[in-house]
Amino acid sequence: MEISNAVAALTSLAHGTRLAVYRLLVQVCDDGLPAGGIADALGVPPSSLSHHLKDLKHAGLISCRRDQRSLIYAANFGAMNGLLDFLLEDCCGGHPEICDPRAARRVAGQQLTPSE
Amino acid sequence: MEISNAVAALTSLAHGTRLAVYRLLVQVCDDGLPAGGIADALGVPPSSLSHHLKDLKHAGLISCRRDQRSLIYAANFGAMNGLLDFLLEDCCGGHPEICDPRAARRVAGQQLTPSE
DNA sequence: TACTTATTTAAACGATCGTTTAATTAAGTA
DNA sequence: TACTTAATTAAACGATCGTTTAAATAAGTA
Repeated sequence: MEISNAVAALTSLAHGTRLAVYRLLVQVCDDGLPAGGIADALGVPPSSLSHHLKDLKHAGLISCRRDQRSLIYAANFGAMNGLLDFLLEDCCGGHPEICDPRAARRVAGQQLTPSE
Repeated sequence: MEISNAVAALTSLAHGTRLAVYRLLVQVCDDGLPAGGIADALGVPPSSLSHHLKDLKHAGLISCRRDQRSLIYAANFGAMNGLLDFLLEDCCGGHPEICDPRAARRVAGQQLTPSE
């Protein structure tokens, strides 16, 4: 991951509405939610929400699929894993016995492998 | 954690220079680095760096101690743990077998306990 | 086609952020 | 005290971000 990608992801999460959207999508996992459902749940005007969804999507944190007239948004857990890997890279470098960042690096749907 | 605290932490990390500072401090762990050492390592003017350090400190992500004339900054891993807890709270709610966020919640110096 | 629902896009304006230069505080030394 | 090193603070200006209103696109239905 390039630092610019990480900054984009963090910038996207660094906003009250977008953070609430992301956490909501984390909670509903793969089912996702339609834009209108998110707007209702959070009390955000559709236009404003749409801008924020576009931002989160552009940062790679969420993705969407169409279902009839609705666009269903869902969290992209791989992006969060990549971000955590980047944030904690070489944590306490040279002293892995003090700080094992491995435990912090995998989220939803990805298993730690013995070789790691 | 309140959403405003999480936004403050994420906003603080959502900047090229501050993110580079944070990652550098993660890598040196508890030893920390003096402000001047960080400025040299990253090629950032002292005044600019000072503003960013103040921001990271205010967000709780780093702390500092004085050693002679130098101020030594170090990452505050507890803050990152709190942020990850908040981000992934109730991940895939109701389906813990699909997504066990526990593995993503603890960093440096904190052990998972059997009861969690 | 005309209508409705779902959502996005465009444009504009106010608010916030980030950098720089210059001045200041803090600590140690001659 | 005067000087040096380390770092912060103040002020200002340009750049970026976020919201709103209004218009437009997309999909389904009568």
